[in-house]
Amino acid sequence: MKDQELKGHLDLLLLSVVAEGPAHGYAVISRLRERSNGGFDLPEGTVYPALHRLERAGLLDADWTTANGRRRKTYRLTPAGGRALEEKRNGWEEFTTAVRLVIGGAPWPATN
Amino acid sequence: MKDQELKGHLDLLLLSVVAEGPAHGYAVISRLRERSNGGFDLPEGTVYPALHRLERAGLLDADWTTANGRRRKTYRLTPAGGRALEEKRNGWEEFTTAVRLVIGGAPWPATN
DNA sequence: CCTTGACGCCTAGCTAAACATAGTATAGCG
DNA sequence: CGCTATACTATGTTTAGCTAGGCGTCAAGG
Repeated sequence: MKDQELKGHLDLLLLSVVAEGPAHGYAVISRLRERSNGGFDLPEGTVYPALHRLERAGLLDADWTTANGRRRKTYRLTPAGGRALEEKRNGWEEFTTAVRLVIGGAPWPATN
Repeated sequence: MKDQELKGHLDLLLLSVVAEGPAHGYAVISRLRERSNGGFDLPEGTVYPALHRLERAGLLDADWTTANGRRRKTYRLTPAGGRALEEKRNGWEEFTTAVRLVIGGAPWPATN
């Protein structure tokens, strides 16, 4: 997926992944990689700050647990997070629809 | 489309619109608005610098004309621009596929 | 006549957000 | 003991869209 630009869509991905079930940051990264068949292999420096942002925004909440001597911060979707997820999915649909309208209206290079 | 994040996808839209036929900046904005049914109503400060960037990158080239006493800079797709468009369309498909895999895997709020 | 609004172009600077980098720490394997 | 995987954090840097302003033409309305 090269230097894929997912700006503005990362929150949707993170909320979706956490909606699957509570997860800590590292697990979020793994799930994202698995679900997307390797398409999204996001660096920690991208995911952790984003999770903090979502937590501060009240869309996620978290608690600390310890497993195998390793402390983990497990995130859970809040009700507000659920609503936000729904909105972001709608926004995603609108966005992709609009893009398809634009790129679909142009002749395809192969068709020229 | 609110504060829609189209970061990283703007070039695809612009190249698509210019691929429809040569257009000057203002017309690009109008076309984008029309094709997307108002979904994309981009400010000039977004579009003009982006067109300059694409021109510098050799994906578009332009010439000045005058119509009704108004000067316009008309952009045209270069061969490299055509290839770039094709690549970006493929990139878009991969990207949306990956996103769908991720968000499709999560339970929908309405389904919970 | 003169303001308003559509047309048509431009750029300096702000900002948000993804990313790079580096540091901390445990567990387990060779 | 070094290395990798796990797991989190803080502090940059960069990119790219947007804000906000400026310049100029032309037609229509008050």
